[in-house]
Amino acid sequence: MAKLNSSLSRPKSTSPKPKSTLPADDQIGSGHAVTSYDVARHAGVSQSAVSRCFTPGGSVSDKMRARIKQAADELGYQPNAIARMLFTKRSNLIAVIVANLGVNPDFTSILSKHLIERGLNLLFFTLDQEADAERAIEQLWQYRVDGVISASELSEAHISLLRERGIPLVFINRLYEITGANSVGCDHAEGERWLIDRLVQAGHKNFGIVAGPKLSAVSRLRTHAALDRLQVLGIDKPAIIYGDFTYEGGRQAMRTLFEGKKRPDAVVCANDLMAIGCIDEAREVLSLGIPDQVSVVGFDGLSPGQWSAFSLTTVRQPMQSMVKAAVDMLVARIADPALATERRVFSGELVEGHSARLK
Amino acid sequence: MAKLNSSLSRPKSTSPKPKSTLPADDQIGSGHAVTSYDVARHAGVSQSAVSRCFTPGGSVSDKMRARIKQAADELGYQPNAIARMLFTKRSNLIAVIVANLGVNPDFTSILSKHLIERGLNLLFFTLDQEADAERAIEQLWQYRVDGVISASELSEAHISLLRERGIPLVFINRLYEITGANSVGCDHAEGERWLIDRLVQAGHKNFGIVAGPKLSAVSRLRTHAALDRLQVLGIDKPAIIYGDFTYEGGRQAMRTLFEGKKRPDAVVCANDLMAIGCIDEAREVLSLGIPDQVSVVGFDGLSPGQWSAFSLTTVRQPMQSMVKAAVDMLVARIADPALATERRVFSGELVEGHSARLK
DNA sequence: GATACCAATGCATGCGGATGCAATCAAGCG
DNA sequence: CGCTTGATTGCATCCGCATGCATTGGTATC
Repeated sequence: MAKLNSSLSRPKSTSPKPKSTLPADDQIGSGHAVTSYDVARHAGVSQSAVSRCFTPGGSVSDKMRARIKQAADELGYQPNAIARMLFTKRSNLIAVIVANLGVNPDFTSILSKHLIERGLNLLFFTLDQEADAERAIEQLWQYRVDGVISASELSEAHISLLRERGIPLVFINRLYEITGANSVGCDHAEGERWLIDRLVQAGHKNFGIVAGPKLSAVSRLRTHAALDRLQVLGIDKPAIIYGDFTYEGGRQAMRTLFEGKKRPDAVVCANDLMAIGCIDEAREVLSLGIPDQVSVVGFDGLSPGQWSAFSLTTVRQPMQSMVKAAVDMLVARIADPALATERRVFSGELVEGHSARLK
Repeated sequence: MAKLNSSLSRPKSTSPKPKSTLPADDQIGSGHAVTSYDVARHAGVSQSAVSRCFTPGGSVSDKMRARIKQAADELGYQPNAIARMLFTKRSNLIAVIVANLGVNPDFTSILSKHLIERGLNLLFFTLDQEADAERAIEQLWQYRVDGVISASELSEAHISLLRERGIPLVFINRLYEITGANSVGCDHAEGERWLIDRLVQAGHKNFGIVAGPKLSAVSRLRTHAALDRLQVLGIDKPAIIYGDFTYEGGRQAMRTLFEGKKRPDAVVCANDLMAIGCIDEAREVLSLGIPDQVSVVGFDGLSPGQWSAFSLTTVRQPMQSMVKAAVDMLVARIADPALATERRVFSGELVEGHSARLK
């Protein structure tokens, strides 16, 4: 027992007062956080035993495990993840970066759920301006996150930096041709072709396109696909308005489209939010019947779009699958950083609402 | 110089090979994370100098600071927050707990912004079931978060636990009469009275109430306030339907309300999402004009409610102010844990949309 | 010019847990 | 019954940084 006790004061080289450094066993929970040493003393075992007891795969006998668990419960001990991280260099933290706008609101909670299932925690960063990216990268490095999931664009410099530092990175709906920039996404082009095909089949001839911001890659993919398809089908080059992915932006775009002399009979929006804006503007201000006088389609599968007020025809992105895939990819790369950069593309699902005349 | 070099190998008791333990100065960035020791060696100073250089208020001369900064830049050094936390016992991490439903979608990003301003980071937890709360509490303790902001209910046991452990806690829109359960909220009762008063003034006589889940405190506050006010104004006791705060729940509630013989001329919903559901159901299925045949009001100030398709009459919660106040309170309590438990209540803002006949 | 004083710097140590290694113990085996 | 073997357990050490303390050098004071 003497041996045990001596082993429990941290191995200090010179300890002039050998007893008083150890707080009495009974004064527990009084502010001072419970450490594995406290548990060890309480259970009459070594600190390493306690550590092993809380480490998956640790070599501990059942008897000892029971004893330690009990002592731990009595003291309310929880291992200090910070200290563990310092040694193991694994934080179980995943940085999640989202830009402020245009994100599916469910995204975060879906992601959170998938990460929890894997025993990972979510360090959350919102990007507003470019400077925020700088800060986020800095912070996530300081916290030694195990990986990054980004639903926002990052500069190539930042991507390279993460790669150099060995932090796996998966993008959601952003495509980069850079080593290390893994991604999952929706097949925007395919979905857009579906929409265009159906609209053209139904006899629409004059198209208007409401794109997203010129810099948005997602917008470009969707818009280009739509334009290409229209060209293939021999439809006149449509008018293009650049919006900002917001409801208000959609309304403005609609207004602008109908200022021209050639009024469209089909409006193709780069996302649902703008499509909803278009519908509202059409009904409220332009007094146009949807879909009788003009068809409106979006892209995303946002839940408000499916409310009967809009019943939006759109392409739903398989968010669940995408997020799950992203987490899978990330976890795989945390386990084996040598895995090649990969892109996974999921087909969307055509949602035939009543906002477009499809026959 | 010899003195310096010797000080830079960690003070190991027995170091048989004094040179080879120090990686050469030139092999940088090769996987091995850069530490303050690396920077120190590169700059020819002690590790503590490096540490002081990166610690606000550290005593370092300008010359040395410059030299160290340069060395740090050259090596790409970033202090390891993990190690720092271990020593300082401050993680700069704030746990944010949100329940899955009924949260204002902007909430997270607003919160994120305010935390960033304070140099804090956001550890995110989504609660689905009761078991998730258990896990969240466990995790946030393990990560030694500095504080907790919860937009979800927590059990009294959990609240007490956090208090015992000295982790400040602020609720958003949840009220508890428990020491340590600080909260910011909206004055639900006041807002609800505004709505009722206006509706009654406009001559509404038959009210229907669409409440939230029976267990929801927010729903209770809003619903009770509405009922009380109706009673005060001498209006007949309205029918009450319990919904689940969702769009679909609102539609069902509306359907149920209009199955009865006494059809309401005003429907008061415990949140905007259900109010939107009511409106859609009224228009699509019940063929009722809003607000001509029935008035619908909500509560929250959700942005979709303000789309012209709904133009919801509602009370907008001052989310920005609330979140800012929550962060302020939390930060204050991190600085001084002895501060008394506090509740801050903000008035909402009446939004007079077109979903209700107000005169 | 000697003493007092302050700023800058280095040294040693600790934060709490994980793990290589050695020591121990028990069971198994011939 | 002695030795081998494997499973437990304890010991010492390290993870990377922050800080109390001692030391140094330089400046101010009279």
